[in-house]
Amino acid sequence: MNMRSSEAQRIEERLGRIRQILQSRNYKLTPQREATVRVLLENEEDHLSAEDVYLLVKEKAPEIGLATVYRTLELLTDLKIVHKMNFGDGVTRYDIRSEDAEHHHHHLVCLHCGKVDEIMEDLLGEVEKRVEREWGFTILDHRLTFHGICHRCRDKVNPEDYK
Amino acid sequence: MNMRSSEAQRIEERLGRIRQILQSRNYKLTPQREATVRVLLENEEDHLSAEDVYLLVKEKAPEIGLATVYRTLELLTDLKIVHKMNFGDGVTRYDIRSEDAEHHHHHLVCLHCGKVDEIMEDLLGEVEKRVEREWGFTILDHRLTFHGICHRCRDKVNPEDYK
DNA sequence: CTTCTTGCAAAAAGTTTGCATCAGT
DNA sequence: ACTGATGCAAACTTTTTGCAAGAAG
Repeated sequence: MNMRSSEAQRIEERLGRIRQILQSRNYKLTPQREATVRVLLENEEDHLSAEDVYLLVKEKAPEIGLATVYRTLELLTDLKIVHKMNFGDGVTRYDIRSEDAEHHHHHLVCLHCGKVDEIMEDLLGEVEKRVEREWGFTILDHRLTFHGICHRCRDKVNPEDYK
Repeated sequence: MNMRSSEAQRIEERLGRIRQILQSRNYKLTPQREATVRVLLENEEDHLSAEDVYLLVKEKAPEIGLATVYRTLELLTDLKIVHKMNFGDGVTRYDIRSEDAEHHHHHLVCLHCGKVDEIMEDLLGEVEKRVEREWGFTILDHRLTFHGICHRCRDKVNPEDYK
């Protein structure tokens, strides 16, 4: 994998900060946990299932068990380091959170190729204000996913077939 | 349950139209399927899991099997009569679709009491236009869920505890 | 030592499938 | 009789848990 050094460096920095979060809560960044976090950082763009993470971690640390991956992902979720999400296939997917707490993101799920793209911009500012005001609901988080046909598949398929 | 006759009548009407959809595709509205659809119509406001549906159907038709409920829900999903959705707990939930195809709805999941409220208004018109234009994505469906504290629980809890 | 963490295997939870049987043409 | 639909049980998938053993202060 061709990774620019600035990219590798960025990963080390984030790993360091994550180590600190764990330590400040009296958790250790064990080799298994470190390998898991590295996989998540190296695949920030993707939305990996627990099984995906397990297989990738196994390449670096073959002795790890699936249960440990689950336990680690749960721990990281509790610490708000990763996001747990569902796209409607029966699998839970995990995503390392951006460090910028306000940096919401949304998903574009292509029904043809299955790829999931992200929108890193927050599109919901106005909508949230309305919901808080008109429904009396205090918003702590949101999930916005569009299902449709991505720009890559646009010319290949007829959207009607996916309705 | 105190149900106004207009409500009961509305259910019969919708059931009739659903029967027609099934028949036009050569499926039968068997007693089991009818009981399942009735449960969904009578609980339109809720978001029932397969198990929930099963237990409710059992009250009317005790001989039904869980597998039949799953098969019926899958059939209804294929026919776009129900919506299949996930809120992040490990359970798939089902929701009968409004007959008005344009009638989108969104969800408000309360992290304190667990209740899921619906917003029947479409809040995403403008947002969708932007996504189609700026990301070249053809939108066929969307899922918008807010997680937070509902108006009923607002005074009972501190939202910070759920961050 | 004491506490946290791990791997393994077993269990649990949710869903799907195979198959013999049943119901409605 | 033929076809589709059902009930039951078994299989399968994903996730969680119990527990004895291991690592780290």
